[in-house]
Amino acid sequence: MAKLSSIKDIYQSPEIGASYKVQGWVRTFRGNQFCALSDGSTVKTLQIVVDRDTTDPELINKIKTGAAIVVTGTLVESQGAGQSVEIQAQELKIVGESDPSVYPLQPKKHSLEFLREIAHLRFRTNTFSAIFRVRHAIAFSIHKFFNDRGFFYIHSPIVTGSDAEGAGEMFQVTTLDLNNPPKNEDGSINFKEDFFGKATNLTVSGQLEAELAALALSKVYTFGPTFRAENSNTTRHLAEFWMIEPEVAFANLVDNMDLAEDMLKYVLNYCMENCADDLQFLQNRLENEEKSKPMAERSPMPLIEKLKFCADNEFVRLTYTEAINILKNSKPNKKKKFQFVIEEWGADLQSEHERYLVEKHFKKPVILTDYPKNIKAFYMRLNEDDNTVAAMDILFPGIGEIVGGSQREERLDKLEKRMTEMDIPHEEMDWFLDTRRFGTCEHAGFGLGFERLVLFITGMSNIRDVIPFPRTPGNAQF
RNA sequence: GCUUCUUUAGCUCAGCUGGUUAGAGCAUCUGACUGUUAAUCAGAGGGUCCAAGGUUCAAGUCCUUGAAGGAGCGCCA
Repeated sequence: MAKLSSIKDIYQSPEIGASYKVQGWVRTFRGNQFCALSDGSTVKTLQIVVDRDTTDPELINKIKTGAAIVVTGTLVESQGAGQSVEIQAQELKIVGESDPSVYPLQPKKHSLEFLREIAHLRFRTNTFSAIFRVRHAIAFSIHKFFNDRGFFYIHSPIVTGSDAEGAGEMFQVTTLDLNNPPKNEDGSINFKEDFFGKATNLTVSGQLEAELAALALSKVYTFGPTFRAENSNTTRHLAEFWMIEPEVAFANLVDNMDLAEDMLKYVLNYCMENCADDLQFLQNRLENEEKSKPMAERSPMPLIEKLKFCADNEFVRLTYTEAINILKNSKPNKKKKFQFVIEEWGADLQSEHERYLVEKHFKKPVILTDYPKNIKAFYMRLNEDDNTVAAMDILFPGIGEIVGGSQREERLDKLEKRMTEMDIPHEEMDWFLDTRRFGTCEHAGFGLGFERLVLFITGMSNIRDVIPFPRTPGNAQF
């Protein structure tokens, strides 16, 4: 009796001579005899050998790229050089035909831009199936990391009534008739008649809600979609992206950095152990792609070596002030090669400065801390100098900012003073301030952009290629 | 939002200083071959040159506007 097996299982423990049933999609069919079958369980394909003499020619004629088939046959050692084992087909059924003259995926290389336009089919390519298997492994390992350390997964709301988070432009959520909205006497829209009885938006961050939970459950994290209506057109921004936001009570900035560094290294190690085939495939893809680029633009080390390097080395930790001094004395700054020359303390760092620190100066991941309070959010804890806040950003080579976090301001008076200075309405945030009124304590957390981590680990260069259906300005296809 | 580049066959691209009938590779189809690995060989089909307007005897080629896409910057994760 043939047992139904995934291609991954067959390669993991092949039983030569045993009868197998496999199902998947045809990648290529060579010489009317050799079918490369993929079922998505692994980046590898399984070779199905069809007997030309005993198989109905009409059936053979339907074995085309993209067709879904079910095959029963015997696993044998392959006579060919390209694979160790193969299935000698005894029974082959076409489940879903595919007409190659109109099927968009041809047995040839396609550009990532073209595949982005047919995102509903790009799962069927080696590259994208590898990316999404790795994406899954990253998500799973993040949950495992936190679970193993006693964190609780908090589901923060996606529709929010709070508009004071200040993390970015928000998408409004409404059921009002946009052509004829109810008005107040002064002509403004009357949101009391809206679904929730007030104006609501899609969340830009689950952090404030995570803080509420942390001040009771001690160690929590969120992992959910977030939405920013910013008109950002770059290779590392999405309007809809997934964010991981741990929050820990009785923790300071150093605890926070340790947690973030441990988590990133854990995920890197998990992927190297569990996605070796996919990472190897993605590494080869990257190498091929970079062959046509000048040496200076190529990756300094192969993908897997880069991941190992980041997992094995301490991240560099330095303060904003130290970073400014390094940048001020750097060659590109003195020679005015930077588009924005660093003149004095207090300037916001541009991506060219972050790239210089990470890729040229230290050549490893960098954690920058203690930024000027004026360029950071209201909830970050004010340092003793009254001038900087206990913030930290983790910068990765090729990606830039991957983590942004801070120790939170737990002192009610100092928090309210900051909110006043930054024009944040206190009434709106009363629920948040309650945590500081009752049983406040030191706490800290950070936000990790999930897709940026997937970008880094897969070696891809456009964030639109590491999420199944990217949402960007002017584009919400599928 | 700003800067810049691209748009020609299903895909990736070439097309010179504006000049006769629009080019290649791959893919597709037909045939041959058959233990292939980007299979091979022979042949065939396939074009609103992104759109609109303009300059010109003549526009794929030059100009204007628009659309779509890429890259960089800003905002950030």
